[in-house]
Parts: sequence; structure tokens; C-alpha cells
Amino acid sequence: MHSFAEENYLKTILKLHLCGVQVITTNELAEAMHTKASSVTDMLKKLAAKKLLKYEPYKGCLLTNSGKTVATNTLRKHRLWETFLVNTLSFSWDEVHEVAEQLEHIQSDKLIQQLDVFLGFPTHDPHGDPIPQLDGKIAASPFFTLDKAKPDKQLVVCGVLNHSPDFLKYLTQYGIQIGSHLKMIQINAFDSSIALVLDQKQPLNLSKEVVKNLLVKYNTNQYE
Amino acid sequence: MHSFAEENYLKTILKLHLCGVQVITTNELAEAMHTKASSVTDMLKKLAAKKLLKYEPYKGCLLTNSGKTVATNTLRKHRLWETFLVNTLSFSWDEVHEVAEQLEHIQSDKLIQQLDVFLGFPTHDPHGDPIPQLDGKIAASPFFTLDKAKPDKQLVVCGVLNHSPDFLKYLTQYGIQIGSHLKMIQINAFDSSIALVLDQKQPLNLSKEVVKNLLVKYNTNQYE
DNA sequence: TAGCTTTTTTAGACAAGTCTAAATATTTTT
DNA sequence: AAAAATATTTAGACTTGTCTAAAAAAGCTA
Repeated sequence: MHSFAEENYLKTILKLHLCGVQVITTNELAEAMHTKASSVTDMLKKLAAKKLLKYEPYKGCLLTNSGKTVATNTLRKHRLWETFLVNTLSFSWDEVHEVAEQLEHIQSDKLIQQLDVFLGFPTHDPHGDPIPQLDGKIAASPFFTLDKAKPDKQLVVCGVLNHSPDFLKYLTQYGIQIGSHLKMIQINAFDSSIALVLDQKQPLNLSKEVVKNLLVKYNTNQYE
Repeated sequence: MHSFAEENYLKTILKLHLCGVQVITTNELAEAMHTKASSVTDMLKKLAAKKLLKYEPYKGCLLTNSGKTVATNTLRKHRLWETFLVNTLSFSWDEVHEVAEQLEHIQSDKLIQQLDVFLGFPTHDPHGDPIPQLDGKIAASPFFTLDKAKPDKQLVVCGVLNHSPDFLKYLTQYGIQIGSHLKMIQINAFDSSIALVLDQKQPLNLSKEVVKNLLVKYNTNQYE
């Protein structure tokens, strides 16, 4: 139906939308796609001709409903496959992205339907990102970054903003993963680093770069 | 590493090899690939330049060792994915081919390795075809077509030669699947059809077209 | 072996997607 | 508001893989 390239452009535009960008410019998209602005212009014209997005030269683009459907579906497939790789095939969370980038383009409604059943209708992928549902709904993240947390409250790690293997490996090395329990002690004024306690064990210090990319929530089930 | 098109050509050449064709001609390949002879010539030149096969104009082609490796690996991936779709995601054997044609091109050694582990190192796919092993070895089929069977011996259905959905649905409709037990009664001289008994139940008549595409073996475990 | 048929290759075209370099808009600065 | 800087688009080229139509080679046939 749609080419890999088309699906990739639409998915990237959707992800920028989800990050709060309203109208996406050619250069923003070129950077996100690791390609050149001229290539983006060519593709935007093609996608506009297919009515998958609105495109005004020099003004940027905006997904139409049908473009949003394609993009959401591609994102759904990507996140379901990431969940499969981690939950079923023992991949670690820093290894899945590249493979899921390929798997997300497989065309088969039944395949994704059955994968969803097999995985037990997961709501979040291994990085804590919400999996778009079949009707296109994407749950808003109820999580916040660690630097926004109140001190001395029990927190649970729920996801990451940065998905780079380097960052994910860093977290793994310090024993931080989805579900880890921690308590924020204080923000150090000098470098905005944060002192915290992980899993009732030794104290730890995390830089502001790390802290701003770590999604947490307050632990409401601490007496379970 | 190699494009989808290249992998498809190499895989098709390997499959023709496995069916006993030694040197493959341009027209044979064009028919098997559902494409035109001129397109085949172009691709053969490219694959020969990459040393994946030997190509002599007007004489046909022959896989080199490295070409054989790529082809075997693609076939291995195809058959592992078919096994996954049937065993894990509840696909029927007539639904898997098209999806596996896409999945076989996913590039990730770890993915296939882990899939193999998850499936329990299967040796045959849902159509009874042997799954090439990691070292490239492909088990020779110990099965034979039903028209070669001796009468009145217990047989087990092990696979098919024709993989078309029409044929597979036909078999399913008559209750024939991998593992079905049957006994050949007699060959009818008039139309070469075969009378048989399926699973100790009602007698059945199968046309010579069906019989020549059904792989069976003698049941050596009938007292288990 | 000369002529006919079939097979295969070549030549030239096209579509998708990308790129560089040049041209044109837009925005910012002064 | 004109000049400079930045952003975007256009023009033309390249790659991959395909096709049609025409040319060339190979294989038959008599």
C-alpha cells in the first residue's frame, strides 16, 4: 500500500506532533530523518498528492486524518514488535530499535492482530512509550521526568525520553530499568544533578542530562 | 547487505537447484520469479558482478558458495517465520507464505537465532519442508509422494510439494494435515486416482493431481 | 547447411527515492 | 527598509529494479 519511505516520513511527522510540534518544517523533518531538505521537499509533495498530509511550500506540513492513521499504525507496529523482542525473544531494551524499524513495515493485519493477542494486549513498550491501540488512540503519558519529582517520595521508573543505546546501556549498568523503585533525595544546585536512592540500596548521583530523560511516576502501590 | 530483490533471486535459484535443476536458464528463472527475461538478465549480471553466482550469457547461471550461503539463509528465515506464524500466532498453513515472504528479509542475526531458540529448534516448517540449519545444511526429504506408497500400510502425512493456498485449503477441507494418518487402498487404473482411508474413518478418493503433491512416510510408531 | 523458431540479450524508457548545486523565499539584523 | 543570513525549493543527476521492443544468438528442421 505505502512504501517504507512513505511510512517512515509519516511516522516521524507523527512523533514530532506527539512531542508538541504543531506544524513541522522541512528542516526539522530533514534532521529527524537524517536526510537532506531537498529530499524532504520531494517526499512532502508526493505525500500531499496522496492526501496523506497538507503541504504549503515554505510553510511546512500537517498530517491529514488518513496520514495520521497510517502513521499511528506504523508506530503501533513498531512498539508491538519492540515488546515482542524484549518479552519473548530476550532482547535488551537497547537492542530492539533497529530491528523494530524493519519489522514495522511488514504488511499483514492478521499478523499484528495475533501478535497483540499473543503479547496479551500490552499498553506500553519496553521503553515505557504507549502503544497506539487498534482504533488509533494513543494514551497520554502520565509520567514525568525525574527532575520534576518531589523529594523523599517513592518513585517507579516508567520510561525514557531519549532512546539511544548509549543512554539505555548507561541506565542498565547502574541497575535502572522499567519498574525500578527509587527515591529522589535532593537537587544539587551547582550542576542540577540529582542525589537519589535506588531500590533501598546505595545512594546514587545522576547528571541533569540523565535525569531529564528518565520518566517516573509516584509509587501508589508501595504497600501491596 | 543485499537487497530484497537480490535475496529473492538467489532464494529462487536455490529452490530450483533443490528440485534437481542443475544449471538454471533465464526463462526458467523469469517464470519462477513472475517477471520478464530481460529483467532476469539484468539481475544475473549484477549478481555475477558481486560473485554471488556464475553467469555465462546464453548458458544460464549457477550459485557460487557465497551465493548459496545467502540463499540458504533466506530460505532458513522464511521457514522459521512460517513455523512461528503457525505454531505461535495461530495462522493456518495456507496463510503464511505471503507474510513469510516479507519477514524473510529482516536483517538481524540475533532475531533469527532467538526465534530458533523460542521455537525449540524446529527441523521442518508447517508444510513439511526442511528448515536449513545455521551451518547451511538442508536435510534431504525422507518423504515420498502418496502415489509411490505401497497399499495397506499405515502412512503419515509429512508435507506437500505444491504450496498454493488453493491446494492447502482443499486438504484442510478434507481433514488432511501434517500428522494425519492414512492407509492407501488402491490406485484406480482409469484416472490414476487413489482410494484411501483417513484416520480409521470413512474411505476417500483423491485425484492424481492431489496425490502427486502429498508427501507421506510409513508410520513406524504405530504402537506408541 | 539454410531457414525458421525460440531463447536471450541489448537499448532505451520509466518510477521511486536520494543527492548536490543553484535559485528563490523568508526571516533577521542593522 | 535594505542587506545579510537562513530556510526552502528547483533542476539535474544517479541508483535500483522494472518494462517493451528490437537485435542477436542458439537450436531445430528439413
